Amino acid sequence: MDAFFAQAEQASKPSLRGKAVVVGGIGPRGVVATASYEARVFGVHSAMPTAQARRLAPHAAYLTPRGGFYRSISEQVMGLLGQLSPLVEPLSLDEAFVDLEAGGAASDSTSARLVGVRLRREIRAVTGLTGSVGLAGSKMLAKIASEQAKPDGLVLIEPGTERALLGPMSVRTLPGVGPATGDHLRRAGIATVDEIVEAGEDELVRLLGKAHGHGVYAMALARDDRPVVAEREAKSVSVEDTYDVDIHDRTRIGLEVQRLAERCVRRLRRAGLSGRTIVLKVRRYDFSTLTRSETLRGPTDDVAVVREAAARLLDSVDTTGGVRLLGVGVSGLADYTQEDLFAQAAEAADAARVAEAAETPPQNAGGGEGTGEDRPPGPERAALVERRWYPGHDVRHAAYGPGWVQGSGLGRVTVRFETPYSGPGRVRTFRVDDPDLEPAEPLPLVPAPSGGGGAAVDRTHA
DNA sequence: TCTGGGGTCCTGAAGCCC
DNA sequence: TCTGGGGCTTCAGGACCC
Repeated sequence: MDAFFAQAEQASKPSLRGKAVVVGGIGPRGVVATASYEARVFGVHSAMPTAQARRLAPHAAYLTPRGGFYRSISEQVMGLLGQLSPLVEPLSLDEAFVDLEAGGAASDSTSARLVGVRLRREIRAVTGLTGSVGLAGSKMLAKIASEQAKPDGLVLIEPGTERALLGPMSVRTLPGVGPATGDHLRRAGIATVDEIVEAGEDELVRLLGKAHGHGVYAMALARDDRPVVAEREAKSVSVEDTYDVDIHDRTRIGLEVQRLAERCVRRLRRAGLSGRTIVLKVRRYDFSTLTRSETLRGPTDDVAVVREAAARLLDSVDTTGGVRLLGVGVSGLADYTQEDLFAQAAEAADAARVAEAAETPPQNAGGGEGTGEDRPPGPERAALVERRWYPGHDVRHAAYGPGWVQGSGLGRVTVRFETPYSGPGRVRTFRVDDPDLEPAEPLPLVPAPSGGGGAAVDRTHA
């Protein structure tokens, strides 16, 4: 999809169409997730600190991401891709590789192009958004083609033309060459893909190490036989928070780690997983990052176990000077737990112990180890927290109908009343605790009756 | 006022076992 | 009994990606 989040916001908010829109973290330490093409003109791009973006484009609309909304659009697009082939490899919400050959959807350039054209039309019809398609014989080249196709286009790389196309491009074009590797190569006098080829494989391995060197050299020769892999299994689950202000208080740091551990386990359980290795991540005041990990004897999805491990790991970290970020993760994933194994062992023991025990109640009835579902966050918290209005999020007013939060502060919230199907709407301001105003679900970008639904976009590689 | 959040993969050091 | 080395695992950090 082209500038996915920003495009989705423009589609649902008529007053923002054709305007600079920046979606991302709004806080003092936020970064840009996506900038609309209108905002990019001012030099705003993803991963840029939002504060810097505000300096470059002070008049742009700054919105917080609506994850669920984007996800629903993404599902629609992925559904369309699934009709082309059983081999669809999502890279993110807005991007996926599709193996057209595996699906029998295309066998040569001509048929592939037709599929691409039709797909773009369908994405548009179902989601109301534009996506770009890159067609090529490998994942790397399809990706490059899709970059060239953006926005709202289709590019096909003809077999036999790959090397000539790649040669003059920057080394940064190649997957796996980021800022650090790019700098490294540049210092060695290598700036283009052609220069990688000239340097030779041995030199690349010397510069970048074995795995990376061989890999980058192969990519430079346009050799990429990585298969399209459907449904990858997750290897880790983690949550992290960056704080608006560094935390110094050790007690508070401990409490935050506990909270993160709970959130992480909730996610773990929702995915039906458990894990063996607990990881604590700490980013200090000076942005230096360290991780500490501990591997248990078996996988767990027990909040108490993860919480305790995280607390132990925190004990080994010096936080004087303050921390800006804390994170808790679990890796070494499995779909059973240590507790399951104990349960199995106990069952086996029971079975062997053919004897009596007719109706003895379980000893550890209070344990709550078993099938415990996701514990929702304390209800007391929901009740106490005052309502927060996030810029860009959907609301409904009893009298004025659906709209979205344009901004809030000083006890007021400003709402623009418009929908994806209306013209630009009017703005009104309310008190933040106005009982007539409430959060609402996003409206689909394409009206439901026509068989559509929400909206979605994805950059699609084939 | 720099620098999010969720991931993956690789490397190197260190410890352990054989 | 000592030493060396291969192979495996764990841990920490870094690079990269969207």
